[in-house]
Amino acid sequence: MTSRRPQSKPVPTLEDVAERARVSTATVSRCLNAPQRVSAVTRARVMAAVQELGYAPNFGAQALAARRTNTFGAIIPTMENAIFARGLQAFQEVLTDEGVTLLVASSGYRPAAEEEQIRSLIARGADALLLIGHDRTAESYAMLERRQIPHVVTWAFDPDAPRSSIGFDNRAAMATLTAEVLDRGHRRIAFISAMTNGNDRARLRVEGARSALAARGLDPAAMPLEETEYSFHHGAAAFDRLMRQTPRPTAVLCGNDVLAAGALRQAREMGLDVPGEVSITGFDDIELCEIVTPALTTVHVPHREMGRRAARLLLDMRGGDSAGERVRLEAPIKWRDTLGPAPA
Amino acid sequence: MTSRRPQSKPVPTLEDVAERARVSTATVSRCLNAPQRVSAVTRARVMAAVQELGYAPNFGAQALAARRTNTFGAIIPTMENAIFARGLQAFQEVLTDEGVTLLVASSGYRPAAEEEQIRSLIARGADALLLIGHDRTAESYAMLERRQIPHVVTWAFDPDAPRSSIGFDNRAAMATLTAEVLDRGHRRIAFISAMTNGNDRARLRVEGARSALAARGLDPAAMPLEETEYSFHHGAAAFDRLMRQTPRPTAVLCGNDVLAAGALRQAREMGLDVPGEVSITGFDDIELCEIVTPALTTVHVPHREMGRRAARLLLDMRGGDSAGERVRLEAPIKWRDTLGPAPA
DNA sequence: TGGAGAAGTGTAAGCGCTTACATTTCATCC
DNA sequence: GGATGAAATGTAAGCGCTTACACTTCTCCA
Repeated sequence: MTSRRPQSKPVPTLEDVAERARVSTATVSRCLNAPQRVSAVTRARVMAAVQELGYAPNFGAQALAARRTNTFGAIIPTMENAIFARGLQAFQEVLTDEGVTLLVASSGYRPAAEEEQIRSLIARGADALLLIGHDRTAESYAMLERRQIPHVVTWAFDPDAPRSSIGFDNRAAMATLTAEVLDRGHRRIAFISAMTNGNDRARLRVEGARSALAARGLDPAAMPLEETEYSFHHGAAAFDRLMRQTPRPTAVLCGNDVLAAGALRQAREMGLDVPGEVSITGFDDIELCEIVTPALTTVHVPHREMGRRAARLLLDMRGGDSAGERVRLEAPIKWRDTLGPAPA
Repeated sequence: MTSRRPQSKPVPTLEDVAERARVSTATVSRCLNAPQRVSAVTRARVMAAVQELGYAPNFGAQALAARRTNTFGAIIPTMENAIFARGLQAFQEVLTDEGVTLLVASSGYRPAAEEEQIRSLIARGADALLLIGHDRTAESYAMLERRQIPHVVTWAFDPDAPRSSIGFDNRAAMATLTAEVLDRGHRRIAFISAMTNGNDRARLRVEGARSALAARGLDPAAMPLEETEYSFHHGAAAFDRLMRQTPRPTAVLCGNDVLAAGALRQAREMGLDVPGEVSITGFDDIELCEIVTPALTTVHVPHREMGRRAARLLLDMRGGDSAGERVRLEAPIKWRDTLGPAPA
């Protein structure tokens, strides 16, 4: 699968501009990159030629010659859901202010695909990379190391991981929420999780719930667990399966808000009162939480702050002003209306 | 804002690999791009060197020398909402199958920013571009023309526009929906629109509603119109303003589902029964429609088909197998529960 | 066994830019 | 008016790759 750009209207090059403006290519280059170093008259002539020809620099050639791209990359698991959107938006805002272009790729939660994307972004000269979570192939990290590409892991915090990250403790957050659920008298607690394979956030959230159960002397292995794909409908289906069990769970913890919204919908479908007959909780605190009825009690993830700080950190690392750092942000419970006391 | 890659661990080049494998750079290049043209023993040696060095080709240099990138670009107005996600996903799936990488940029609904993104993607050597809607600067189109970059406009269909597009008729779809609303006896109809500046889809949807009113002898200018930003909360606020009017509208048409979800929420807040006291409709048919209560009656946009077909068209255009085409997809009404008869 | 053709490999010329360094131009001052 | 240095501009050497073309080995058959 290769192709050539049609040759009919040749793309103008620096040389074409130079010729038309009757200057050298060096002068044109300076006009574009350091205008103050060129006299006003020459500059005007060059700019006119640029306009007339519709010249735009060839990025590859530019990167090759200048060894810099002013481009950062971000690889997110999916664009389908809004989870990463807000954080990425904040990330991009900071970069735009600094004149850096952001390239976004999505891996579909597949580590192999992600490795390929990392390779591709590095080859494209990305100066730095934003990553989600710690789970990825060893080769991915090896590439990053070899090339010395500044990178930061977000949406997760692991003090033991040997790399920069700006995130929150998924396990602790879910443990805290679970403890609150237990405090309200619930004992039959079930969990709907996203696929945990290659997804440390999902895995840690499950672990968090289990550890909270264990801390109260309950058997973590007895907690019914549905692991399912990331969608509203899958969440509903999983909830349905869970509620067919006897005895029925009185609280269903969900690994993320989308699954929780699905569960909520299914509860309504089944005529179950939330939180009267069954409590449901989410994780992420995306806009969706306020849209559903009743509004979803969830764990608030500091999306925007995470995005902003990741951008600044990467900018500093690129500039040599930072060797990287590890920041643990808070992910507090966001109280709304879907968690109530266990039914009598 | 410039920087250099730290020089401590120099990035391996083709030449380093060649040296290590004791062959010429040409052979290494062939190993990577046309393995069958190299003997098995040599290939093994080269591949081993590639591994050991962690070599990855420099994209810029490659593009420069080969004049091809196998990269398509897409510029969407926003990533914040899910409207474009599904279509883009389908687009990407087709491209991935064909070995093409997708670069996504978002313009924040600002034509100037979009022009910049187009320039950037072209400079990066994008072989083809996916665009949303027809509204953009003349310079944007001029660049595309000059460089002969295959491009296709989606999410809109305009038979008169001089370019390829795969979309649907925003105006006609909204007119059809409005006619249905009128058929149910509604006469006091209001509209909540997204900002129409630089957004032809939004503008055409408003026009569609007005034309349906005019077709029934009603005064289109009398229709209350709230133009607001694209968010759930803005939708709620706009609905609130609309409902303070006397007499109150009995139906509120929304330019998209997110605004409609906001309206719906505000209606609940105000204790208004939907669709008993007021009907609300959306546009786009994103997942959200089934999440809200009651489920939203809306216009179904064929996201995935649009994405898939756009990908195929662009692939064909790049390969010279197509000079482009104009396809009008259907955008039928999706009946759910928020549109009812006008209250007596 | 020699020679033709295929297969494998090397040589070197760019691709379009940036930038160190060399050169020219020009204002300024004595 | 000529010397002086700053400002403006030009020259040319790469950046890391692909590929046309040339060259060297094989293979195989008459």
